[in-house]
Amino acid sequence: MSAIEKTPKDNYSVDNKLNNIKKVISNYIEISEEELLDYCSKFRVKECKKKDIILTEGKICRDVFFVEKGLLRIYFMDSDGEEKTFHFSLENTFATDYESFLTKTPSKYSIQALEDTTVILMSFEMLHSGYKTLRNGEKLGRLLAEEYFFIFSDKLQSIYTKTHLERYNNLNKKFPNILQRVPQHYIASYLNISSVHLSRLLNSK
Amino acid sequence: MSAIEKTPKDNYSVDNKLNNIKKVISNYIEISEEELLDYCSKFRVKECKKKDIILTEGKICRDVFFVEKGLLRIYFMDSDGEEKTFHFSLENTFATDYESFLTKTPSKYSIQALEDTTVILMSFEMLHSGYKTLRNGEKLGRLLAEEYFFIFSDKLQSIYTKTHLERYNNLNKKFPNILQRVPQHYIASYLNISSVHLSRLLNSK
DNA sequence: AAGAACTGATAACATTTGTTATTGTTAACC
DNA sequence: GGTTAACAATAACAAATGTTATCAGTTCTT
Repeated sequence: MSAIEKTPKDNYSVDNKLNNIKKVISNYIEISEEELLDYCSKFRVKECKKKDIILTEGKICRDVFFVEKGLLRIYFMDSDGEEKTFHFSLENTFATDYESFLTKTPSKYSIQALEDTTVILMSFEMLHSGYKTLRNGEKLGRLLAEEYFFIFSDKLQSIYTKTHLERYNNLNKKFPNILQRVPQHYIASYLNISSVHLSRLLNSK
Repeated sequence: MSAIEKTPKDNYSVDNKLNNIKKVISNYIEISEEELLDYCSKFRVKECKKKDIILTEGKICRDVFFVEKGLLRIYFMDSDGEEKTFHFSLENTFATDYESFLTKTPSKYSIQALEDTTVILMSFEMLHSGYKTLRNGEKLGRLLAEEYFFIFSDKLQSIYTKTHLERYNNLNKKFPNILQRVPQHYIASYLNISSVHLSRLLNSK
């Protein structure tokens, strides 16, 4: 709530970028102001320009990314070498290849900034040290994992049960304002249909 | 390895059904014979006839099911009221609506036995007591969660990147012998295509 | 400011996939 | 053993979706 005035002066510019992640973490678990400041001081901050790629398919994903400001796109290649957009990550959400991150195997996904974006990097080591040192560290880890699981679960459910148009219309709920911020062909790719087909669905009748 | 001769006589018939789950657990974590016997003695065993439904959509999923013998089918309804087969669960694997199980919300899935099946029931309370009492309990919980996560992740990845036929051919790897054990229209449903279309894919040229 | 790249709509056509119905076969039931 | 139900293949047709190409408006780059 009132973290800003306690910001150490020698770290001002970085700490200034951590407001949102602090709120999100203290939303997840009960955590003291001190613990929070100490924990978050370890995170690295990365400023990305639009189109920058912060994770490349094939590399091991070393971090969980938190979007402090901006917008990320998680995608991979299909068998024809076409990019498929798998997920979007808005402000105050996490993005990662969780499987690669956990198992230290090559990532299947790439992650790209669709706008100028401020990303907080939470490395495997930092997260796990938090699991130990924070009073509710393990809980934080579990909640992170479960949230990621629910995203996947939801996505699968909707693929099996909803029409393309229903899924399009649900995007506003999942990703507020995404339709204004992202080119339509990325949305089509996310829905796993061609951009031409999406345009037809939206404009016919 | 040599658990059978230690089986208490007053519990023989039940304990006899727990061979596989013991192997799987001791595969996941380091656990002593004593811990294992004690932990597993709490599980309930359920014998299901072919077509029995062991979880009904809308009910809260109270257990993780372990298939000791037989075969389960996890499915749900689409918006047209048609059943969609979401997953199969063979011997030595787990089945549950993990979201319902974790959050105690109504299940989106139903689970049905496709053959006469022996199921081990692991309730929320039993699992969580194991997280505390077993030396490597937390690890067991995490591995269970992660395995479930990987199944979802894989499935999504293949939906986005593979053709129907490729996904069909991969079934042998994911579910050994599934094509011999399950009617083809359930397979089609799993692939999210009509049974007619699958038949065409398999027989044309 | 000019050119290039990006974007979204649209048309024409091809391909994929779904729907319905029919049939022969096998499996389940009484 | 005979009836019914379940299953898979097939055909004919309809609907959904992909592909390619064109065009006009916008945005980006220099």
